[in-house]
Amino acid sequence: MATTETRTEPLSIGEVAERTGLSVHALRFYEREGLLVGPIQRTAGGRRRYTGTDVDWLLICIKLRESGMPLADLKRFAELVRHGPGNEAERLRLLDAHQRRVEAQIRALEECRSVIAWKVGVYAEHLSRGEAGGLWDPTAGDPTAGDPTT
Amino acid sequence: MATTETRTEPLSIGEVAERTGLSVHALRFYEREGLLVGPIQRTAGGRRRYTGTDVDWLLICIKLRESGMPLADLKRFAELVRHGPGNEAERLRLLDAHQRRVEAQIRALEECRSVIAWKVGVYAEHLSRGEAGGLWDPTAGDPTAGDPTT
DNA sequence: CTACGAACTGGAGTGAGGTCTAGATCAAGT
DNA sequence: ACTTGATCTAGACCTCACTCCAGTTCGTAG
Repeated sequence: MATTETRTEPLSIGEVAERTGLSVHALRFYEREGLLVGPIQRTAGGRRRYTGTDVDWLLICIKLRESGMPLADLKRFAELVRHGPGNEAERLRLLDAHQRRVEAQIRALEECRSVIAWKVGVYAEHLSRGEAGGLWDPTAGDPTAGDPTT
Repeated sequence: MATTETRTEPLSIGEVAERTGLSVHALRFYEREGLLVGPIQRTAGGRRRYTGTDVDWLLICIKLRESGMPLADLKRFAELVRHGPGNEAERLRLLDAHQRRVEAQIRALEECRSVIAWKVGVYAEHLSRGEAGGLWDPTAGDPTAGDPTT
């Protein structure tokens, strides 16, 4: 899995981009925006060196982003973690609220899926019968229409 | 449900906004962008009058948008419907492709949910034990860390 | 040393999806 | 007739989350 070889040499920005799927642009952008917990180490020449911990944090960030957490919330969460122990209750509230949003989103998507599946079914049946006839044509009505919202 | 009283008087843009949850701005925007199937009727004075069919189409649009269909695809779909019978196979392909995307999205969200749930669990346990100790603090490591991606 | 790719910075640009403004018009109530 | 509130149009503006660019520096291979 993603964290199986966490304890390796520090990685360059390009390597992290490759491993996480984020672009190097996005990685610098996230850093500028304060979405990372620790300051990223630099080489003598100023290049970033990401540790396993940095990458793990990025993987969490990616999951949170993928599930729709806005960058502002992610930033807030990073700040809390950065400021160390003592604010775990707030971190929990933040994550818990997000979890609820994700669950609501899943439910909404499932409803969308069933509406779409119904519509796909209407077209598929229509095509298998090889018949034309104003499907959802305002001038003809749709005799097969049930209730799309149920 | 949303379509229980579809056969009523035509509605003003404000009434449609109220019933669909879209803003009047968004309704005009959708029309300008060609996302609607039929041209919306107008009163002598130029105000829009939405029929039940118009509203039904909007409700479908909302479900497709909610589930992440880009406006460009929605526009394409509206064009197909507008051009009447004969292109049902393409409509089906479009919807079917979208359905797959929705399903993939649901699976991705479920994975996110489990990662978040795991993290929520870590914090909850931590708080219930009333103990501090560098949770995800780079300087301390996280002894409870399993594999966040599984 | 020279070349060349990868990385650096700050800031401008992009695309999606609306949202808002200005100024005019319409329709209903008093 | 007057006032009020909803609607009209065209077009400017906004947020979000990046993405790209210019010009420069780093570091490794030949």
